Amino acid sequence: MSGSTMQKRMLDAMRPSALGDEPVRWQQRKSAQTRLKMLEAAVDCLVTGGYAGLTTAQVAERAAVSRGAMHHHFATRIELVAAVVDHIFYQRMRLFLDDYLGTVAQRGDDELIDLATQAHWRSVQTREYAAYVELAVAARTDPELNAAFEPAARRYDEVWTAEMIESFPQWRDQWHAMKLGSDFAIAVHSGLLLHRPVFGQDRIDMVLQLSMQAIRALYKS
Amino acid sequence: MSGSTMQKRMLDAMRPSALGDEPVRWQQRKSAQTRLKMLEAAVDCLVTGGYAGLTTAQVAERAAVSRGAMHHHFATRIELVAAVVDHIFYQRMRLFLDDYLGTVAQRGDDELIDLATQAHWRSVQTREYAAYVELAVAARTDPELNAAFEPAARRYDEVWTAEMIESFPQWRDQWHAMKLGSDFAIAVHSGLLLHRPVFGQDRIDMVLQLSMQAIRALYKS
DNA sequence: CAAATAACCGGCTGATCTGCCTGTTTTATG
DNA sequence: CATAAAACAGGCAGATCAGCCGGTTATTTG
Repeated sequence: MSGSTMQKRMLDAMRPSALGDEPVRWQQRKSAQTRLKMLEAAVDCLVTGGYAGLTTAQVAERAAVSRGAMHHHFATRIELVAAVVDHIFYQRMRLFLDDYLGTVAQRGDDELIDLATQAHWRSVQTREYAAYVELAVAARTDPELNAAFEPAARRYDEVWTAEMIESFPQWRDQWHAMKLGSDFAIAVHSGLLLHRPVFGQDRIDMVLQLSMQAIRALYKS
Repeated sequence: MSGSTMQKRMLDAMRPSALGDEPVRWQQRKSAQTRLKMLEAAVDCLVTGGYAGLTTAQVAERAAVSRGAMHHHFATRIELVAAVVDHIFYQRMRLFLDDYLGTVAQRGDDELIDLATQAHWRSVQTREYAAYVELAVAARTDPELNAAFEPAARRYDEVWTAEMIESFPQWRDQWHAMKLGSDFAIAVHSGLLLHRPVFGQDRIDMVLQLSMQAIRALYKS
């Protein structure tokens, strides 16, 4: 299976419904462009000010659009937030695939698990993941946000799992172990991110090394 | 070394400065009581509404205290937040020690690492840890909060490390491995907490089991 | 007991955020 | 070319929050 088909399949599964087809009309293209500008501005807000800093005024200012245009595309704040949630999950998937498939193309096919794990660690250090953490934490105490977040998170998890089984046929008979390794890496990496300011780089690296050993041990048995 | 001295030593190191001595005057006792009531109300706010839900009005209402009294004890919001930070770290330490020392007293002394790891997993499922996560995440994007949070987090980490070396003399010569195991458990447990809504209990338990194996392996070598 | 001090009360102000509303410009359509 | 529709602009009202302040009650102290 080529990388590009894997990439296309996963991204299609996570693509926000608004980005279904390439628009041809000028207004539609302009509209989608403005929409994207506001979503990127919203991510900026999340990264620099957290979920509380994601205000309609801030987004409009960062995106350099009027509050009227803002209201035209997103009538309410929660409508914008829901679009941001989909956007973030889509970008997370896209960035990871770009990185992972890039490194796999350069290196051999024999150390795919290590490469995937390392790519995942890089992916949690992006601004998109920082925005994801803000949304994930805020969703725990904001029912409205959670109504948009949890379904998207589950869909992301399902696409991730299905693709893992599809992409590593050589381990299909032990996909339970593969899934466990993935869950394990996700937990360790996000936990390390949270404690990074206190742990510092050296202790982070030690934990990463220990985690990699535990993951490798999963596939030897 | 007895458990009670360990408990006293760690709690003293983390005790907020305001709680230095037992007050004797009735006003001072009343003042400390009101103060504590507000801090607990603030934790409630954090748990139910996140850092953004920690407003002076909400705290006053939940604590059944007038906004005037609020302002008398904490002139500004950030002053309250700083007190909450210290309170949370102190409570985290206290709750963990209560749990851990309780289980150690019942069980034998030969499986201390397992017991400590399990106690830590229980500790991250408390409302105090939920409040801690809110503060830790908000501190990443709020400089004022971070100015109060990061020093407290470092102090907590230092007390934790020092006590670990002190409490397990039998492994003193390999305290690097012990520290690594602790960091590892902290990262895995907090990461699992973040992804719990998506993972579900079964996958959580599998990752916990895998983590425990990795930690045990650290002490066998 | 009287003065001083600490704890407590609730209203006011300015800033900010959301949602809504009326126009204006630009593009599409018959 | 005229009409409709979409994209965009910015002001207004209601709600909320942080900080501040004058006044009240309870406790301590000499």
